[in-house]
Amino acid sequence: MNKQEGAFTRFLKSRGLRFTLERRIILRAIVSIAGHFDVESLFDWLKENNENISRATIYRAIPLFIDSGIIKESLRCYDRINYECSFDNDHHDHLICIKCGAIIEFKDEKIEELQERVCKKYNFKPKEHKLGIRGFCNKCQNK
Amino acid sequence: MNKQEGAFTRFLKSRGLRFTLERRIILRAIVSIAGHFDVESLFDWLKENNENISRATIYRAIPLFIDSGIIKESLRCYDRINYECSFDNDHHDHLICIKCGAIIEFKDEKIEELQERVCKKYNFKPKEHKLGIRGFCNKCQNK
DNA sequence: TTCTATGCAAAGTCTTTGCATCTTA
DNA sequence: TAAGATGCAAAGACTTTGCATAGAA
Repeated sequence: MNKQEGAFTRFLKSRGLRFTLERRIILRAIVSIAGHFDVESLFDWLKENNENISRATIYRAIPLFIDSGIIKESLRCYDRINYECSFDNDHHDHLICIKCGAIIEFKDEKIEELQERVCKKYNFKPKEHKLGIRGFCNKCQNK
Repeated sequence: MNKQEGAFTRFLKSRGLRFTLERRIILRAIVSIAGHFDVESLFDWLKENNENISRATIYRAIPLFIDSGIIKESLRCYDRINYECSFDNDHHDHLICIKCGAIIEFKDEKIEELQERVCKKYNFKPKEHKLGIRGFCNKCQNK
């Protein structure tokens, strides 16, 4: 059992929930994908791997993965809600290419620091933040 | 005819589209609301003001207001797509209260500058960006 | 054995679209 | 008058939920 599974098991136990086969498969899929995904792409990935888990089960599992800290909601790039693995994954922000959909992750300590300063100024207690910059990536601006 | 209506008229003319009564009413509603809104709240606002314009018309008008620069898509706070007036409105970012839904707008030149630097580093050509910080506002953290 | 989880299908939201009718330019 | 716009209702996309059955602890 790897790190994520251990954490998830503990989380489920603390709530009296069960670590079912489906949840294990979904969790492994998320770890394998190791990037951004939405419900549909996760469903497709599973199907391609001959795991026919229903969308309902995925929709019901997502909040558990979020509450347990395995994944978190990512910046909404287009229309669907996007998630990303947050395990072993520092906070970061995104550059999103409008043309090819590429997502470049970056982290800038200075920006984070300035955000904290803004919060202090408004006596606002931050819980999370999202910064997304949309535009054209290196490749796409030369086409 | 005010500033927004003039701009919108020119935009419509450039595309061979028409400035109908409904579009005028919706535009005035947007200017009156002068803040964040989504399709449903706009629809409700209109109904309260005895303007029974169909949702379909609103949905069809939104892209026109965006393309003409009257409004822009704002940060998605919860589930629905949010818009805000962008006329006479500098770019700004948001503090969003998880509890009461309050939106505090702020602008930090230094953050904007650092974002540009990040883009340069990745040879990314930015078109727009969104920064939203979610947490608890002054009032709500003391409850 | 008990209580949670799953899959299916139905129902809910939000959004888009076809079509007949109306309106703008 | 011609081409676009509107309202309605139907259709679509995404998500949630009720229920009977299956499965974890």
